[in-house]
Amino acid sequence: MGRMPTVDDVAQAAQVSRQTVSNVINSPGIVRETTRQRVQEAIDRLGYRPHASARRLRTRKSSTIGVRLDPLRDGISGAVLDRFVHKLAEQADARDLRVMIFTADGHADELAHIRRLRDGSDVDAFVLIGTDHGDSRIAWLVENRVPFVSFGRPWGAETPDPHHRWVDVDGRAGVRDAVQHLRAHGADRVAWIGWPSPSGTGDERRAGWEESCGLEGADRENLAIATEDGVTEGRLAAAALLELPAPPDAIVCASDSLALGATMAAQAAGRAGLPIVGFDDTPVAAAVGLSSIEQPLDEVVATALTLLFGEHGDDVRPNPDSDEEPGHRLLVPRLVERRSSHLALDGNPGA
Amino acid sequence: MGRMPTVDDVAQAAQVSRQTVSNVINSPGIVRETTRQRVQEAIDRLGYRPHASARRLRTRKSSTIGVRLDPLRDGISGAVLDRFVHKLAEQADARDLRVMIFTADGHADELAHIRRLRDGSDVDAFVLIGTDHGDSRIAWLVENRVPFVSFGRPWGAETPDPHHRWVDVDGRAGVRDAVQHLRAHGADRVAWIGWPSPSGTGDERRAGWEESCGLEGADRENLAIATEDGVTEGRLAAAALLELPAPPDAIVCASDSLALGATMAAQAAGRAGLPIVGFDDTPVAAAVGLSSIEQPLDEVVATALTLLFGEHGDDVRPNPDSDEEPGHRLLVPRLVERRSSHLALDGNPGA
DNA sequence: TCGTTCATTTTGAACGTTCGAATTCTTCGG
DNA sequence: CCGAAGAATTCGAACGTTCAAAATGAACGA
Repeated sequence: MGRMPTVDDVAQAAQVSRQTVSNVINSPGIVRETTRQRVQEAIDRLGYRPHASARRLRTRKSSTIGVRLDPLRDGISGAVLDRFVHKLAEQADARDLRVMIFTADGHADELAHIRRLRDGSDVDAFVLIGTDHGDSRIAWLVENRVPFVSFGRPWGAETPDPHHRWVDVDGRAGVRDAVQHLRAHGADRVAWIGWPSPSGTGDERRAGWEESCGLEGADRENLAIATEDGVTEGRLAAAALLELPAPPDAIVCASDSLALGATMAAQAAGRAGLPIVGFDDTPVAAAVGLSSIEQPLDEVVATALTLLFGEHGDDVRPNPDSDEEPGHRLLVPRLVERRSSHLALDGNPGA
Repeated sequence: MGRMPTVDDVAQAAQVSRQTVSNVINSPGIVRETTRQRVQEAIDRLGYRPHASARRLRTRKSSTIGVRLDPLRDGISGAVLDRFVHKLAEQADARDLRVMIFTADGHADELAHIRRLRDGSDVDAFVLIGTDHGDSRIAWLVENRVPFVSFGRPWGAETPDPHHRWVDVDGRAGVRDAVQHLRAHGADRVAWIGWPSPSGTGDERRAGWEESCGLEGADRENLAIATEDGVTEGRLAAAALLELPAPPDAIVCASDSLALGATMAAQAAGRAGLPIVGFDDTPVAAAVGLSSIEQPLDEVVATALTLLFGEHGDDVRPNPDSDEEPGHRLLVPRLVERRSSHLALDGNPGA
């Protein structure tokens, strides 16, 4: 196997010029049909593939997006982000985009990586997974005109930044739906296990519970627990709830990890039928028959790519200058019902 | 912000030639110290970064490795591969390598992707995650001289292919250790829940159980169950085991998913203290206090990169021609003990 | 002072592609 | 059969880097 054929080799083989070969590949419309076929045949015969780096050098775009892989977490909740990355790779491929991954230690380090990848023209645009309260990365990216989109709202910004494109899922609505569903099926005292404030996502989800739980005063205080994410934490929190004088008759959790823990606690407390709803609809939830609120990841990814590249192309759009077009979108999650959400209520004995 | 500075801009600013700037970056040793400093200062001042594509075009290497993201699985077992990818990104970064990901539908599609990435000089080398019995990809990659390394042995090849570099973890030894550990702590009847044959990894792990369980005849038959991977499957299998006339007093599973299911079954059967050992030591195992056999992923990744790039550099070595150097390595896993493996035996009541 | 050797720096070309302008080929009305 | 307009193709240059070879400078012994 010698060296790869170049555009010149093809040109020679097809008796045309370099540029015509290039045209056949990039704008087939402008070349005469008979010529196009002849060239195409030569391409196939020689097995020619454009050299990506040469093309990028010339066109000054890499058709590559960069994503930082989050630090490993729980392994349950983390799975959402892994699924996100997976789907990103899938949909990027459909647009002829490549995906480059990297890891980083904290925001500063992440920006350093982004800078390197960007300055080297390795990557055209970035996808930020998750946003913090007053996220320092956003300002920097906008400032440095690095095209990006985030999966996550700009929490805590008074004035929405028109340069910042984002997609997010309306966790509040999702939780609200779940609570209402449980109450419609007879639950009176729906408890909440969530994360400590301040947490953009966490506070939002909790708000969904607050506005729909129909509880007041002491009940409202007692039936909400904030804890770090994790199976163990969920177990402990649920155990505490179940020991209350007036225990809950259903629990909604901010994550599947917490919900899995809660399920274990319920079983241990002899209340295997307690309806429990998780969040993210991870495969684990499906496996153990846990109801969960599903984020429409396919749509999230599709929207992110559309915001970055427009409806179809692979040309990066710079961060928007004004707010003519809405540079963001809030998607609605969906409750996936499984045994856990109506075990006790519909008289269905636990496993 | 105008265009990025080029090597020429730096050269002009530092009053030297293009090439000297290049040397400062690539072989600082050969340029006089005073000059080096002057150039370096100019680089810093202008914020110059080499244009990756230009460099790649010239040097004919991309310093990028490609990995296919496996189809989404269980979410528990899948987490291992996600962790693998994560660590790959980390260690690649340390060597100044980039990681490009892609997804594919089946082996043929994967090879098509590999071909595209490779022919376009987007990617220098590939990492295969997981290998099948008589994996069709390996022959193709060797045939087409695509540098690669696999995380997984060449199952079922009579003659080891000297062109094929691989790393793998000795699952048989891991399971053997776990069984011996359980027996040393008093277990007599250690059961096995694994995957249906033929499965390279699965058969190997089962072999570890067979050679150390100390069971014979009917016991040996009855105490081993083969089932697809998954929490539900593990639950059912364990439930069946526990209903045997002579039930096991410990269970070793081929995955954490199975083990999680087994744990649930044990609790449901009122045998919460039954020692259960999983495989892969996923975060879920840690979260629910499940003992598990841990694959040394850091070492796996480090070895894979070393096989591909040598001890330190970022120059891809072609697939080896002969078998002078051992182009593969088998690493030893480690049993991580948690409550689940000695709950019943050491008289420690379950949670 | 001169040639020699080694260290350091510079020069010209090349990597494979696409852009922009220029050229040639077709077609068609008069 | 000519000229013009449009379609199709070609040509020269450029993208930013590094390689290979050539040129320059410094150091040293004779």
